[in-house]
Amino acid sequence: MAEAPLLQAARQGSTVTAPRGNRSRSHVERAERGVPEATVARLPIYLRALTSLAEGDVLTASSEDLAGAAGVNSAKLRKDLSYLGTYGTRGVGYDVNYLRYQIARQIGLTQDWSVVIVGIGNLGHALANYSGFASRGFQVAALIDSDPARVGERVGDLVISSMDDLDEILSRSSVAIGVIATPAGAAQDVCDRLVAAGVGSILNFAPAVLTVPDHVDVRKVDLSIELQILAYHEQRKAHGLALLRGDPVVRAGAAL
Amino acid sequence: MAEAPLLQAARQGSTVTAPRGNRSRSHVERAERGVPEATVARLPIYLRALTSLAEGDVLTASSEDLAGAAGVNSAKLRKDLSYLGTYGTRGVGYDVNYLRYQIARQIGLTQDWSVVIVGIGNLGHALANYSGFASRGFQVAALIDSDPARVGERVGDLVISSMDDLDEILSRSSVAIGVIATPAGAAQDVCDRLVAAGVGSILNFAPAVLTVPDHVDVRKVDLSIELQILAYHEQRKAHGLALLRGDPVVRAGAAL
DNA sequence: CATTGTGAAGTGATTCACAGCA
DNA sequence: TGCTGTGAATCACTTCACAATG
Repeated sequence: MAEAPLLQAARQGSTVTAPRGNRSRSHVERAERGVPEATVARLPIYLRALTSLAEGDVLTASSEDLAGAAGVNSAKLRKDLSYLGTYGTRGVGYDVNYLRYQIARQIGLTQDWSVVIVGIGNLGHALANYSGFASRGFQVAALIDSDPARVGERVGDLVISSMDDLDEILSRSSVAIGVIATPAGAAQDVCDRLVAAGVGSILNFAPAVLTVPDHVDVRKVDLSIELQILAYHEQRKAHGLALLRGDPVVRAGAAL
Repeated sequence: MAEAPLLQAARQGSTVTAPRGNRSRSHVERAERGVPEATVARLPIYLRALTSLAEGDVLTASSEDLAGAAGVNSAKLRKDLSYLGTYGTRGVGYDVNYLRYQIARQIGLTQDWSVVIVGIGNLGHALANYSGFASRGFQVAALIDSDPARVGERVGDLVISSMDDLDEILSRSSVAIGVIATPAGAAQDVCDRLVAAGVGSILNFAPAVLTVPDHVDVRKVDLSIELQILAYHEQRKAHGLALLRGDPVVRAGAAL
């Protein structure tokens, strides 16, 4: 998708200010202990905003510009960036390509990550075909499904493997991230197998609570939860209106 | 599937303590202003935990039990529930079905919600076929795609409609929630149209920042961001190990 | 002199720890 | 007695506001 070259462009430093050598040590130290979790979760958004600015040939952006593109306020953006180091120039702003590279490096996108997807149903298929994977350095190393009828089926460039091959696959290429797209009932078992095979990070699409050892990270994506959160707020909006109108329907639920 | 009946089971109160009449007013009032957002986001998890307990014919659960099933600690669970009202019994715990109904009511799941999905690519297909939609009272009212070649195609019980039919569809059945599963470039435009047609809540799967009026809620689900967050932590784990081993690779990135 | 980087203040969420109650 | 409900303490995140500075 005509993505501006990430590493190359930034690696050779670009036109505007790069930080002076004597600062770089302290950057690393600051970054090494404790970027707040909330900040980490926003770095990919900043990265995307920077990428889209770079594609529009913007060379420099103020915190205000960047914050606008990322949908946050500028104070938050500056504070977030300050945890990574001092990459801006007072009175000027941030060099887009330079900052882009710095953030990509911090996130770990200057290396490739192998991903295994387990559970190739509707969602698994969609994930396997998702182009956003590859474009950010996430390679799908294998697709796995427990249904023997599905094993051997081609999806894109890959062939679906059996659950039994999991260990072999994971030992061949070192896979750090597992994606679980199975039904809820299978999720914990799949998770345990992934962890046993050395996977350290799991992205869980199954509507299930996963239990993992401390050293394993889990993030979940749960459509049904998101809809329910929206429903909650939507209901409140309706309540408010109903109250203003004196609409008796408001009490219907509470009557019980 | 085989989901325990949500409304019926709980509506007729169940064996254990229901709150006395004089309390119910204050519950409603407490709930009406200000359940913390973090709590709202966990209610669906508690609901799921309660549902699975109910399916196992568990009638009563302590905050400890429930918290375990939901993957949180018990103090947090109790505090969360306290924002909804006093639904427990000291020395005993919570009546599973009763609490389940109360949470479902608060979330707004005692009514049905119509959902429109826009963008029927890989992901849109998967969403359209997702059974978790219907099982929680979310009905897919329409599927919409801008590609004329796709309009008319059947997906499950539904036929894909054109973008032009959006207003008509939304005026026919009142749709409160729109799901955007288009490419990033189309997302803001689709979002604007949904908002103009009166949709008050949007679930955005496109990797784009959406701008909406204040009265509209947006939640986003972004696979690529989740992977990047995992990569960040994974990288740090590797760093830590490398540092312990004195492995020079750690500096490779920072050298620039 | 526009804009960053950041202490300090403010806000919100989590955890503690125990009084209150069935 | 056992477990809830909740103030008070703590921790995490956000926002303010301005001194530092290229």
